[in-house]
Amino acid sequence: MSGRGTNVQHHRAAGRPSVAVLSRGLIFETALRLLDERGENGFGMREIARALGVRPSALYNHVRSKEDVLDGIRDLIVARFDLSGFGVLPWDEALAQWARSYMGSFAAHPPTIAMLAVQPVAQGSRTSLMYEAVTAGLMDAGWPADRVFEVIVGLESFIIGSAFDQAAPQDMFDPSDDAGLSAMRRAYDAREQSLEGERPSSRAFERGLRVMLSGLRAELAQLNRDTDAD
Amino acid sequence: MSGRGTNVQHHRAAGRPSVAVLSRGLIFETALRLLDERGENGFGMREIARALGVRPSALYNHVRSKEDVLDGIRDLIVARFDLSGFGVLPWDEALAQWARSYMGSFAAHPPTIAMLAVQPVAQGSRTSLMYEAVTAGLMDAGWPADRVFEVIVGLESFIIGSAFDQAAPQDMFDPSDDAGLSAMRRAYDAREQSLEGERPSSRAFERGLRVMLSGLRAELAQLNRDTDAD
DNA sequence: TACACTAACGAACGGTGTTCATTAAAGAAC
DNA sequence: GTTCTTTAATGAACACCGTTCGTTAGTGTA
Repeated sequence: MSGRGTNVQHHRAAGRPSVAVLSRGLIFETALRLLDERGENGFGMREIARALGVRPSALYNHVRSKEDVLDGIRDLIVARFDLSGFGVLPWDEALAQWARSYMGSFAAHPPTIAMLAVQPVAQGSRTSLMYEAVTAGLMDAGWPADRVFEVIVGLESFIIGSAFDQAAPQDMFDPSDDAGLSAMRRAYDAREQSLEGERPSSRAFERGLRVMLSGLRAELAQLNRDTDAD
Repeated sequence: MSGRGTNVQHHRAAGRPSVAVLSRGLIFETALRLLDERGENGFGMREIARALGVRPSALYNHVRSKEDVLDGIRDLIVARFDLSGFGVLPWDEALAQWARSYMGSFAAHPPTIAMLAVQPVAQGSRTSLMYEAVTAGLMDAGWPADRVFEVIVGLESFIIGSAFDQAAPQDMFDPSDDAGLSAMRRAYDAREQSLEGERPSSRAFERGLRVMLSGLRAELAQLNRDTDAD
């Protein structure tokens, strides 16, 4: 009945508890679980506290703000990104591995995408270390410093957009009852049908990723040719 | 003293005013102006009402909710998208025109990007008509129905990401004081320097756009070849 | 044993979007 | 021209949110 930690039902008196009931990690994991289960609405400090059997104000002994919680959630997700290719595989394969794991990790937690795409990256977070690793990987592979940023941002934009699409295409634009939207209606249905159970937009993602990578390969080759010519 | 509409300072009695002081259009325009001036914070129903010389509850005679206001703002911005190329120019040039105007319209109103990228598109809005036009344009040019959606989503993802980047790169990830981020620091500085007053990331946008379009041209050519072979 | 520190509770605070009763003008019906 | 419905303003709430603060109690150190 008791000791599960997550669901102490009856009253706890004020004052420090004998056994620790909260930690940053526990708060982050609970928050992520709630976000997945209930979506962006119904996810707040009071809900997190309730799920942990605690009063809302208790959270603030471990966490500075809700934004801090969001940062913690992001780090949980970013921890699953695959950086192992950089320095080992060719840069384009490493980048593809990173992009796929990026996409997959966010797609596994749909409601986080919208929230995290908007939020600036916290300093000192695991997330900023991830960016550092990718940046360094590309520069070691010969990409000029003044282009690396744009390469990452461009690719990332595409990834986030795809994750958005994968998470909630029917919500984002559903031509359901709207009059005068025949082309969209047809395109929407045709796509729905041609997917046939395939994870939606993973196909579009693979195609787009290949297009972007081949473009980048061509650009780097061109840059190297220009450099050799000097 | 009176009748200016936008800034009636002193008390107005309850009851319907002799001259109309509010309309949906006026509310949307005011809201967009406030969003541009003060950013996402300091933009709320109370602020909009104050700017219009009106009590907050008065807005709800013209507008269903804050979300409704957001939808109105989106339509204001989307109205500036350039759809003129579809049916006139080759599909790829029409698409490029659309993409550039899309990017430019949002970049002109930075705080809107984050808010609108997240919000689903309202039914019956000018925005959904815009999507209809693009969809029809691509299908008329020979794109198969089951691919159009993914083409648009992929390109749009890239556009929104670029607009994000253009709006607030220094906020999104600033490697300022963080230790152990040498590669990012170098890339960040090199890019900053090489821009030299150029509108940030418009260069990255042009490059990325060209990459995606050439990829799409190749794909459509391949699709046509497959069809001819049958 | 004394004292600082940590971490819970519980009651607030200021802010938000929104609703509702009230009031008064506009416009339609007879 | 009077009456009635509709429209659109005010102003006072409501529920909810993230957050702060005073209080209480257990932990670890001098």
